[in-house]
Amino acid sequence: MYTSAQAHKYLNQFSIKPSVQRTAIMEYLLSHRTHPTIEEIFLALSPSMPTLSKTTVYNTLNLFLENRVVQQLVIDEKNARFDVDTSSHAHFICKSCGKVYDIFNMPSALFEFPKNTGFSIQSVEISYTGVCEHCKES
Amino acid sequence: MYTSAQAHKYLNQFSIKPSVQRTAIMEYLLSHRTHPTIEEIFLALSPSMPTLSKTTVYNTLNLFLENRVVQQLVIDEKNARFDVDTSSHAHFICKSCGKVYDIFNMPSALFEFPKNTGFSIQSVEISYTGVCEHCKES
DNA sequence: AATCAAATTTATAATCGTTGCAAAGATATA
DNA sequence: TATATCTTTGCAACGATTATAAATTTGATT
Repeated sequence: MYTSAQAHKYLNQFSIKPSVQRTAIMEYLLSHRTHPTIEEIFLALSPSMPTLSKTTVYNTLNLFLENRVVQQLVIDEKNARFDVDTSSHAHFICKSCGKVYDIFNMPSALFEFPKNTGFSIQSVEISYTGVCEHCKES
Repeated sequence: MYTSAQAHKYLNQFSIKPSVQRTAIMEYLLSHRTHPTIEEIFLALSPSMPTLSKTTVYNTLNLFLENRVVQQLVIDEKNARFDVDTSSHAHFICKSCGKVYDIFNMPSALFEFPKNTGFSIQSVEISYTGVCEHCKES
């Protein structure tokens, strides 16, 4: 779990002015590495921040994206998902419950960009789909 | 380019009743391997099939998905994209023009599923993002 | 502390891709 | 031809996201 002071510092590193809302959202992202959707972030913070607007959550995440504070995952057809961990790792989405899991410890070769494609490649995303352990049982 | 007779045969292989609309859509997909969106398919077929409904295109693509005739790409945040080539290959999306390109000839190891994850993995998607040659120039 | 400009947040409306639904049309079988 | 089933169609509804403009907060200046 992260404190709001830590979130504050984190934003400073990216030269983002740490408003109350931005700091709360940053703290949430640092503390909940579940690749949350906008809706999930909004619902989690609303109780303790009743005036928070969903538009602010959208605006803030777009600001974070522009400044490379977070990474947007394009693994879920329904919603945008966000990840504070911008290092090379893969993801798995469960078709049954919709949860997105990290898969670490993949060979680093997987994340290298192919050569001589003619494209200027800037990022890779490796996404697995299937059923998670919990959903398999039920 | 494929003929409607070939599209007809193709659908038969998947035990899908080849209506006029389904055959036309199948023929389009076989002939245009550009990972088209629903909109693109609809706009392409509309002129020669004025009664075609966009809902039919949606219904048909969902039918094709259920029967594994096509693969849905989750590389484009904006629209669903479809690929008749269901073999293992990677994709590249240009942030500038939005076009989705195939990247073939990737080492097959890239498409192997990681072991001991606890998940029942059923598919992988490898997506690169950047700028294509054509957009780099302009 | 009061003022003022700029930045940020907010609520609401608008947009757009997708799905739900019920009616109309087509197809196949008896 | 009659009937049941499948397919297509048009329109309404939905949900995620963005646009917009007003309200609020912040920070600097006096």
